[in-house]
Amino acid sequence: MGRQPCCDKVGLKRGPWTIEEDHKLINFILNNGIHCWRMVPKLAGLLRCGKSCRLRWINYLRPDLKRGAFTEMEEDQIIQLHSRLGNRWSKIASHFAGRTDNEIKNHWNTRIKKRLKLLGVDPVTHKPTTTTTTDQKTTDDDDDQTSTLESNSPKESSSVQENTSLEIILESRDDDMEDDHNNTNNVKKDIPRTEDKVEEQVEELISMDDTTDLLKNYELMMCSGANLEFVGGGSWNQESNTSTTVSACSSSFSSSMEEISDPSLQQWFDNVDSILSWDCFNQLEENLFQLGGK
DNA sequence: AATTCATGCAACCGCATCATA
DNA sequence: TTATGATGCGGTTGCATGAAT
Repeated sequence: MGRQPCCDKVGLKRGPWTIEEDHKLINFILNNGIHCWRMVPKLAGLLRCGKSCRLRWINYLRPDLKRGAFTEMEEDQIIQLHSRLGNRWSKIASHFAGRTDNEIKNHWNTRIKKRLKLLGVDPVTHKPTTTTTTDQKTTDDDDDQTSTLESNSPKESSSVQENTSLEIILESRDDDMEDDHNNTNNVKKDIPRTEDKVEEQVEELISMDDTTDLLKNYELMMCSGANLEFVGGGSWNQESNTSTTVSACSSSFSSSMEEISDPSLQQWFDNVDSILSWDCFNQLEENLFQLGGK
């Protein structure tokens, strides 16, 4: 027998999340961590599918989210990674601390694609597009008229510098990048992704950078947050739960609070505060650090 | 000022893969 | 081993907002 279904979708709420819902989800995860998304909405008192809760947490509420505009350096890195990995957004996102696959995907579709087209680069193949009209169909059906036409627009002159940097990026790719690229773009559906495992392992090793540290810190925080409760009225209380597990977590919490990349934690509070305008999260910060000092 | 259009982003959907009974 | 559910991922949609007319 298999497991129970994720959720019956009858009576579940959809659409944008309310502040109260965010509040419940954050409160629940801080108290309990993440074990089974299927149970999260039930236990947190949310009329949402577990999948929806997961998405909301990962894309919006996670404490290690960076948010804010992408820097040019980040954009260049995305382009470079995309040329190697194709539309494997989660893989690309794994190279960026605090960026989600959804965020990168959106940014690619709304900004970078256009930027590349302006520069005369096909965003799919990462090869220069021919300046004359081409019978080669660009894979972008909706606005493929922009790539060749706009490359002659006045904007072109202003993008010379950008173009140069892009060329450097593209030229810096390995010689075998083209094969690599052809694979990644063509295999997307045809070849099982497990065949890329070796490459992925290498990628993972390479990406064992501050992202990893951040996540480790975050795990510590999630663990340590097990005895926090949002009690409403703009304050967070520490529960009197002193079970072994929680105590263990708390001890690691105390010792790790200073290690927990303060900037990331601080950033989360700042972000959530700015996003939700919750005065209570300012209190949370204070309480967290009070706990850390105990 | 009102309307239309374009853009960006959060959220949903469906599929693939992994995990479990 | 097989069937089924959970999770993760990428593609797509729909809404909110700002710009243009």
